[in-house]
Amino acid sequence: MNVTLKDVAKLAGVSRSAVSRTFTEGASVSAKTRRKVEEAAEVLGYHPNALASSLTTGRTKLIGLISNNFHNPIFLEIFDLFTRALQNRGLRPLLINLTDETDPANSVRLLRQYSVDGVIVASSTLSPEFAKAFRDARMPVVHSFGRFAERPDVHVVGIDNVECGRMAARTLVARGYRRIGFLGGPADATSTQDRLLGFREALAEAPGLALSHSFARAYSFDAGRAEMLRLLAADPAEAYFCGDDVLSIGALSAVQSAGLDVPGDIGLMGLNDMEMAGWANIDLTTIHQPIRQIIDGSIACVVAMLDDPDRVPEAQLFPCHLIERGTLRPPI
Amino acid sequence: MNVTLKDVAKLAGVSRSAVSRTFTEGASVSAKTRRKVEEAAEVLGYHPNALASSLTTGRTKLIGLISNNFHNPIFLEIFDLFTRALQNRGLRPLLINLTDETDPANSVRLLRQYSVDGVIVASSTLSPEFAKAFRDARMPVVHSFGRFAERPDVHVVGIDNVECGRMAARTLVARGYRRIGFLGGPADATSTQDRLLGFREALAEAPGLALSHSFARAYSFDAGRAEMLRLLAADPAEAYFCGDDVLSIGALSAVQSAGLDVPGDIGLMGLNDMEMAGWANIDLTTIHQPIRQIIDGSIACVVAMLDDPDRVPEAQLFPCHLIERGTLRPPI
DNA sequence: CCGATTTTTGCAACCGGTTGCAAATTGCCC
DNA sequence: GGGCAATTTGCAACCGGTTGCAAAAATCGG
Repeated sequence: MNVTLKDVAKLAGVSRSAVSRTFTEGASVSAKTRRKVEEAAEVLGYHPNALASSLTTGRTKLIGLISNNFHNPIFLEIFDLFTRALQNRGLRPLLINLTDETDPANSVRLLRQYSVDGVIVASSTLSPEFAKAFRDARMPVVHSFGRFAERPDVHVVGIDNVECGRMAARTLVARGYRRIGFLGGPADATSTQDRLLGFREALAEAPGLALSHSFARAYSFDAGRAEMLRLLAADPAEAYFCGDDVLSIGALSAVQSAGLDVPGDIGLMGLNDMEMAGWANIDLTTIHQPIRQIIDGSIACVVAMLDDPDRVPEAQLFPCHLIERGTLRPPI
Repeated sequence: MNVTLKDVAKLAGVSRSAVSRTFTEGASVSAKTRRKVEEAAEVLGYHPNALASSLTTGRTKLIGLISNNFHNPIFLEIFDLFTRALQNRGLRPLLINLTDETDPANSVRLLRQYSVDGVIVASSTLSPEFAKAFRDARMPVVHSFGRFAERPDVHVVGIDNVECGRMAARTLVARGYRRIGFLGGPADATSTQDRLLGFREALAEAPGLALSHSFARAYSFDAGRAEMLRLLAADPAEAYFCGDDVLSIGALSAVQSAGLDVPGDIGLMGLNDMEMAGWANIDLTTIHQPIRQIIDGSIACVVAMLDDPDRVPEAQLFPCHLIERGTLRPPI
């Protein structure tokens, strides 16, 4: 049904190898046969079958892109950047939606079946062990937005969540807030744990502060709103560092629903600096996470591993910085 | 390097065919050999190579998922539903990000090279001709959120945008608005054109109304905000039907920035009913687009075409309904 | 236990490409 | 034009599976 190598070879009057060679970079073909082949291919509308060739070359140019957060708008930005950057390098994203699944076994099997060249785990909530399962299956893998470690089991590209926690704490202290809250993402997410660690550490340096903390059940609007409503019912802090922007926006809506003002009554800050954080009716003060750099770094890393699969894994961190908008009172 | 059929066959002491057969549904193998093979496979950690088998079966179980809107949060919901529904059917989404590209040639070539079993074009802005290019290349294709036609060139699953325009017009009239605006998406998007058509048609029935219309340059927050700021500078209407929810939210922010109240000073309504429309600080009155049904319908359609590629294309439309929230004044 | 049927099995060809190798061709220089 | 090296070419085997077909084995009825 489809036009194959053989058809082109016949029409061009050459061997199948000749056709194959004209379509593979750096193979030895004379200008004359190349022209004949290209002509015939043009006539027949021939395009090489990428999967058939992968059988012998061992390269599919498929990259497994795994994520488990389809309810956080920043992931749309992340998918956008990932898919475009992969496409620019001639790689194809095979998307896996991991909602409600924490066992890597299925994903490993699936991506092995499709002989992907590499795997990108894009998630700040999945454990390092999840990513490690791909390495154990001998696939090149990068954990984007993953947890930092001195000697990680797999390549990690992301931010220093502990340092972000510190930065948030210092920011709130500098604004004169004394009763300070940490409204984290899910308690079992590595990012939440690390941020809380740094947050506590930096607050411990300053005397006379009251720190409270609690966790939303997910990185989502609803979870942030629900948790903030709960906090408001008791004795809320003066300002909260929220697990991320979408949680902040949920919290913001809760505060406004309660008839309180941000930042007049309660200060809020987030983390990510997603597009929406800059929207005029949100105007969230937040810590910018350089997702473009993280994604470019992740792809560079996975590409490098294609040639050298045994590169020793390391963590690559990019610096974050504060974006001042309107949800905290000004520095004193 | 990887464990193959041959390895399993050798260990199990059977032919390669026997191994192949134990892993293909409905093939004839005795219980005894099946057991032997499964044992050997278990020991070696064998999993069949999906791409190699696709070579003979002609089925890859890959589905090309094409989209061009990575700045509209509803597409995150759409990707979530698509990927999960595809996974549930054992299909794998190969994602193509079409940002800034309107020529289908590249996508067609790419998806042919990967022998995808089918293609889903998920976009309300791409033209029917775009989707048709896949059909011309003899691939099963469904245009989700595409334009209705009596006898379309490809299967279309979506909503009746003309009827949505009518519904919006009737809603605004019923609220007593007299000076009514249409703040559409990009003027060249088929969805925009159809909605305006229905909107005008329904308003033409009611006498004494003033209708104005303009277009945002994209379905995005910034575009909606910019366009509404422009409108506010002159002589704005009493209420606007916006191209979609994210445009509405941009418009909402513009109105609020101008110190005006919604719905007190200006009424707004959207279309889609994305998650965010229900957020407490947005609370957008909007027309619900049944994306889950559209997506399930699209996948059912593409699956049906796998068996019968020559099914005559038709448009499948799902009804929309109004979701009343807080951005329009109550009916009079 | 026999012969007829049904089920299971292995052989071999094939899917659409790639690639090592040896033979054929080309180009170059004298 | 001849000799030699460099380039190009086709053959054939292979990548990891599937499948039609005929032979072998199992099942069944009598």
